[in-house]
Amino acid sequence: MLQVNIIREDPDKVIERLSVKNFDAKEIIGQIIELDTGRRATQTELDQLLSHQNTIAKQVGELFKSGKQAEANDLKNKSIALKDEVKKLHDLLHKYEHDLHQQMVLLPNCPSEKVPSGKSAADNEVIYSIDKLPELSSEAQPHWELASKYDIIDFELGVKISGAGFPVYKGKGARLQRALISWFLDRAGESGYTEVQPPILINEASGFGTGQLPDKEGQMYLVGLDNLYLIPTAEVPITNIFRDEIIDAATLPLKLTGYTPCFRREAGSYGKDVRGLNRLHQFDKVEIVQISHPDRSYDILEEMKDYVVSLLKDLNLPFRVLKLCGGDMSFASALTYDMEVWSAAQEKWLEVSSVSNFETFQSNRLKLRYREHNEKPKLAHTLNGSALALPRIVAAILENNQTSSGIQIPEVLVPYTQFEKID
RNA sequence: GGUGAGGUGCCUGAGUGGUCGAAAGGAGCAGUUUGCUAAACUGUCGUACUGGGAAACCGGUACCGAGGGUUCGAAUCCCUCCCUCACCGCCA
Repeated sequence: MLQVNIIREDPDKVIERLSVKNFDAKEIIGQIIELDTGRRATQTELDQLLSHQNTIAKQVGELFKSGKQAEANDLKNKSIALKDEVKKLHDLLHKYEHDLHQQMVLLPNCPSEKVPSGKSAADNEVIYSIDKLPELSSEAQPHWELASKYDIIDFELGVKISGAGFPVYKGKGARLQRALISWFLDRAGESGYTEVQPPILINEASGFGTGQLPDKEGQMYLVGLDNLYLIPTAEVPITNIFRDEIIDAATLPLKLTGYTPCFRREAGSYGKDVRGLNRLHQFDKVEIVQISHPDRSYDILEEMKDYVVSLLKDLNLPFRVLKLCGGDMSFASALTYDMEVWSAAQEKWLEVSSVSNFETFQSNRLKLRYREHNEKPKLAHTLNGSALALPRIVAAILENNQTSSGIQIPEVLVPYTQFEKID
């Protein structure tokens, strides 16, 4: 959520920024300013009235104490006469606040100045890509065929147990999952991230804090009986650790990592894009999160991007890095890098990581602040990224590392898998 | 699921309907002092909205889980909801 005072100070700037996300904010900003003006006027008026009432109440008390009943009663009646007006203003103020909030929640985050303009994924800026795409032999197979050939992932079995999009990993497939998770966590730990294991069911307040609610409840599974949501990403529980906190600036940045399964309803998706591991309802992911001082957040974003890149390099996978254009960015992000690996058999890029700076968009919802010396608390910046999402990494490993004698496991993973080849 | 207790500031923890934004202690910050580590003493120390001011700052209002109500006046009384804890039952 944007801060109202920023809109108040320079509405045209906000409109201009949001246009980069192809969001026409002109009308809604107009309404917001109107509501904000009304809210403040009402508050001032109400405060004066309450102040008056408070004064009377004090006087009444003193008059009673000194036994001046008649005068006390006169004053009492005066206060009673103000009650209706107070109630009216009180209700009006609430209405302003409520309406203002309704509008504020609809506004996406302003993209940073560095964001290229553009309408769709086609306009994203490729800031790095491998020199040449690997070429596979003509017998090369897509990962879903390899998965069944070596009996390491069973999609049909998952359908039986749960439904489409819930694969069962078996044998060396399961072992590879566990190896990747362990290796990702170990690497994050070496880079200064503290490992956490958060809940994977979250309440409404947490969903609101990171921006999933109220807008995107359709993308999350709801455990209705208890009104809890299954997390779509570890970003939600991990960032919410700091909801309603005031953090000592000296301890920033805070760096956390965690592995969780992630659940996405992905309603309406179908076709070859969801074939195999491309898109699942349940998948594993290791997430990295940082809480940063505003002055440092863009340096940190670069650092996080470079960290993810280093993982992909170590895995020896063909990848590229995109800076997302305004039209392809998420609601809450101010700047996002996407990392994509090349799916050799499908001949397309698969997103395996998205690293974003949310600036104060989430922290304003979370009331996540930091304090410098003895100054007033200010909103911190939040950042997160996948490091990494497993299924598409597995798909890329299977496809790119296939040989006539089996799937070659990347060297860095061998200590974790305890085998070098899937055959 | 049953029963009971409780939700107060960064933390612990007092609080009789008016003088409580809230005792006390701790932490934090600033200072004084002892030759260092440390201790002692003094002071300071909530958040949000809002009016004024260039600013330091000054004023108003709200907030003692959330929302209503009673009252001239509510942390304190009443109602509803949410949450936490303890014990029992069940269970990994």
